[in-house]
Amino acid sequence: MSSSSELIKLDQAFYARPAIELAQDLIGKVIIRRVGRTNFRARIVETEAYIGSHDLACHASKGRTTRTEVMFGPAGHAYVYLIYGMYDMFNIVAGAVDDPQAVLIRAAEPLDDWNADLSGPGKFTRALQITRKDNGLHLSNNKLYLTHDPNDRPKIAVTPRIGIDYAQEWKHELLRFLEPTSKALSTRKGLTARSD
DNA sequence: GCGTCGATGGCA
DNA sequence: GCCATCGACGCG
Repeated sequence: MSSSSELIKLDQAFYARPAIELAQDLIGKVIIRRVGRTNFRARIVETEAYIGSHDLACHASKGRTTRTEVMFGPAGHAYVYLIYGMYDMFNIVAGAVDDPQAVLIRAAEPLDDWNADLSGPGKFTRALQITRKDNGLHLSNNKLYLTHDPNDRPKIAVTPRIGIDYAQEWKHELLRFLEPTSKALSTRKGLTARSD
């Protein structure tokens, strides 16, 4: 007799919403990555919302290019790009067609006795072997998808986004969401001391 | 524990 | 010349 909860695959309706909503609701969700015959599972604890062309931190604010094309399409696809010449960043497209929004996954906790450091967007993709080859993949496929545990109701805190000091007034917007009690956060920057 | 810095490659 | 980063190093 197991007490483990049934995990329900997230559907299109879950993704096709404003990034600011999706980013919060992704906290506590479980991502499943199949590599070979093995499934790796991780619980998301930190995200950031990039909310459209008017958001100066959003890549789509520079216009529609080859790189940002997937963000202009339907929600639920992976937007994966290279940063600093060596790290792939994993995002989930949100919003509607022609309204480019996305949520960056910044940190997660490994499940199932899998020992891995997923405490940062680059570490997360490295450990889960997510690369630009996965760009455009829809998260309904069996190599990469998300599930929902209805019993998992995390507390959520908010801070400004990390690493976007160039984005003028947008750098102050509270668009980073995280579970403050998690030990797998990328950084505690923006949280007040003793916030848990 | 925190500041600083170099690595490294695709893109405008 | 930027970067939605990371890890190594130097502090004291």
